[in-house]
Amino acid sequence: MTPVTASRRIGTETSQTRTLLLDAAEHLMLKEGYAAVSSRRVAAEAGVNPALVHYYFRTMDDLFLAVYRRRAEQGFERQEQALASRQPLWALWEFSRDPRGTALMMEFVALANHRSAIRDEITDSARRVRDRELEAFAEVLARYGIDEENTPPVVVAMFMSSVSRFLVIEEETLGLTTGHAETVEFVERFLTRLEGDRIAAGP
Amino acid sequence: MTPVTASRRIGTETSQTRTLLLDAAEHLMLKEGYAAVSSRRVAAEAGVNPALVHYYFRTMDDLFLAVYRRRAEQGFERQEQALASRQPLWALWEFSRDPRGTALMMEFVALANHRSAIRDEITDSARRVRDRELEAFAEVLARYGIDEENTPPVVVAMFMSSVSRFLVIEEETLGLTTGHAETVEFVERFLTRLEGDRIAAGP
DNA sequence: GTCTATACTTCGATAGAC
DNA sequence: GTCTATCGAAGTATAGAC
Repeated sequence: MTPVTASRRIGTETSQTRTLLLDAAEHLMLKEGYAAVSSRRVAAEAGVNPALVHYYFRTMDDLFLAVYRRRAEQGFERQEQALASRQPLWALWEFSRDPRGTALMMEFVALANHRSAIRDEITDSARRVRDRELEAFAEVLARYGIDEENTPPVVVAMFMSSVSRFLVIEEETLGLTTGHAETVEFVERFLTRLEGDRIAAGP
Repeated sequence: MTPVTASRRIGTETSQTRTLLLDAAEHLMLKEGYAAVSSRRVAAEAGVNPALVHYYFRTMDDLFLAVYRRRAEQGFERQEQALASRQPLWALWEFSRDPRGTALMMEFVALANHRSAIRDEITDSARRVRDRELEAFAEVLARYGIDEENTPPVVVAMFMSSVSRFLVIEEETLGLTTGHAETVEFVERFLTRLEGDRIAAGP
C-alpha cells in the first residue's frame, strides 16, 4: 500500500500504537478543539514518543483524515442499523442527537474550511449519508401512508437533521436550552404518531 | 476604562488602526478559519506592524471578543429591523440565510469549545437573540391567526433557525446541496401563506 | 502611536541511532 | 518500532527607542 514515491517508512494500519494515536487525537479534538491537535500533544495524550506520530502518519492532515474515516465508517454502520430497525425514524432521531457525533462533526467542518483534503472527504461522506437518508425517508414515509405532497419526505429528513444537530450544538457547546424542550416534544409527537412510542434505545 | 491593575498601555477604541485590525481578523477568520488568526498574520493582513496588535488588544482572546461583539451588535440591529418590517418572518428567514453571518458564527462556536471567555460571550448574545425571536414569533403568529396548539410559535422559530443555518453550512463549507431546493421551497411556501410573496429584499 | 528587538514557547517534520 | 536530537518556522507577548 505504501506509495513507491515516498521515501520515508510508514507504520502498518493494524498497529496498536496507531490506534492509540487515533484515540488520543479524537479525544483531544473533542476536549479542546482541532487547534489543540499537534503531534506533540497527541503523543503525550497517547503516552508515546512524539516522533511516532510522523512514523504512522506522514502529515497531520493524514492523521485528521484517519480519525475522520474511522468515525465515518462507524456512522455508516449505525445509520444502516437504524434504518433496519423496527422504528427507523426514532432510531435516526436518537442517533443524530448523540452529542459525541455532532461535536466531532462540527470540529471537522470547521477544519474543512481551510483544508481542502479534509473538505473533500467530508463532502463525500456527507453526500453518501444524505442520499441514503433521503432514499430511506421516501420509502418509510410512503409505508406509513404520509401524503407526499403536503409532507415531502425530503423535507422531513432535512428538518430532522437540521434540528437535531442545532439543538445538540446549542446544548453542548453553549449550554443554551431555551425553546429546546418544546421542539423535541413536537418532533417526538410526530414520531409517535408514525411509529408509536419509542420502544428501546440502543447506546 | 483601562483597568488600573494593567501596567501596559492600550490604544483607544476609536482608533482607525484598531478598526483595521478588527477588519483583518474577521476577514482572516472567514477565509481561513480561526486558527489562522495570529497576531502576525492579522497585522500583515491589515498592513501594520505586528506589535500593534498587542498594543490595541492585550491578548488574542481580547481581539476575538472585540470582533465578535462588533458583529453581535450589528446582528441585534438587523434582527430589530427585520422584526419591524412589513414581512418579519420573510426578513428573518433571509437574514439567517446570509452566508457571512453563519460562517463567522460557526467559527466562533468552534472557538468557544475551548475558550471559556468566548463561550460565555456567545451564550449571552445567543440567548438574547433567541429570547427576542421567540417573543416576536409568538406575537406575529398570533396576529396571523395560527393555531398555537398545532403550530407552536417556539417550534416554528427553532425550525427556521436550524434549517437556515444547516443549509448555509452545507452549501458554503461543503458544497453539498442535495435536498436543499425542496426544503427552501417548503419553508417559503409557508412564509408566502402567512405574509404573501416576498416584496423587497435588503442587501 | 508606531517601530525594532528580543525572550520564550510550540509547532511540523526529519535524520539516524538503537 | 521506538527513541534522541535537531532544524527552521511560526506563535504570544513584552520592553523600550523613536
